[in-house]
Amino acid sequence: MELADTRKTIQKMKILDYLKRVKTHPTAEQVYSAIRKDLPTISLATVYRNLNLLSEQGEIAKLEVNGEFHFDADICCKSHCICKKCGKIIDIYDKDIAKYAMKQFAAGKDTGKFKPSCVSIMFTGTCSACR
Amino acid sequence: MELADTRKTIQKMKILDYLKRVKTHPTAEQVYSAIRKDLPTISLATVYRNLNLLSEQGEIAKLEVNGEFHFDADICCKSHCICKKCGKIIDIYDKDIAKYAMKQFAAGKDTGKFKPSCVSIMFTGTCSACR
DNA sequence: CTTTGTGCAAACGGTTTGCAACCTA
DNA sequence: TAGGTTGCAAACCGTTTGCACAAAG
Repeated sequence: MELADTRKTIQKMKILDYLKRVKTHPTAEQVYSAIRKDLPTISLATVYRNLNLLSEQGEIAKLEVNGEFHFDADICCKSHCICKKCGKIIDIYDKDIAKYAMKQFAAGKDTGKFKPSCVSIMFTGTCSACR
Repeated sequence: MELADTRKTIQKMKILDYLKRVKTHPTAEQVYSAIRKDLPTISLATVYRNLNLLSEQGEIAKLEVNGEFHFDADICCKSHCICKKCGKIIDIYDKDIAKYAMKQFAAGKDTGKFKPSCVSIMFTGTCSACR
């Protein structure tokens, strides 16, 4: 009763598929308009429900940027850069930063207060196009 | 004409004052209901406007957690832990993590793509009270 | 006296939810 | 066939905005 069985619907598959194919970090709205070309009857609510489901299950990552959520099927240990001008999100494939952060946390004096399961590293600044 | 002179209003002072006194990371709504006791006629819109102003001026920090913004007058170089159960935000006073992240970024191959001005490190997990 | 800031209320926009029909297992 | 899932539309809720008035410099 605790963990509900989750079904493989066309909608869910297409959403996950799309996210895996794309290299950006789309919002629900963006996923919706992309999926719509394949599946014109899909609703935005379904997109939201599946994105939330998938992120709860750890299949995808959910990033919070400028008041909206972005989704990413690439859940490997990476960092993100957010351009404060245009809002673009750029991936940084450096696992060492997250690794160092976790190690440093474990070495600190706050170990009792909190048990981290993951770290998110976000750089804020300006992308080359906006400079 | 570029930078408008920003005036010292009672509302702004009280908001900044409150944020400096408190050790939590209140939302606009929370700041509003706290300030209201001192200044019963203040409006929520004014709280929002001042919080945004102050954060644009770099006086306070703005964190995005679970679909809402939290504010913090302590803008020193620290990290945050977010409890995924209760949403509590805990400070980690370790400057080395951010320092390492910046150094690592500068050493990487993405230096041309992006110019970071700051990093935000957020640990996600469970706080001791929720465990 | 000029110009920014305030309070109010309405608008906004991303996200969630209730419900009946639908489809997966 | 049972119960998760969908589509639709309405509700939600944190945040922003337009406007007339108040207050800072």
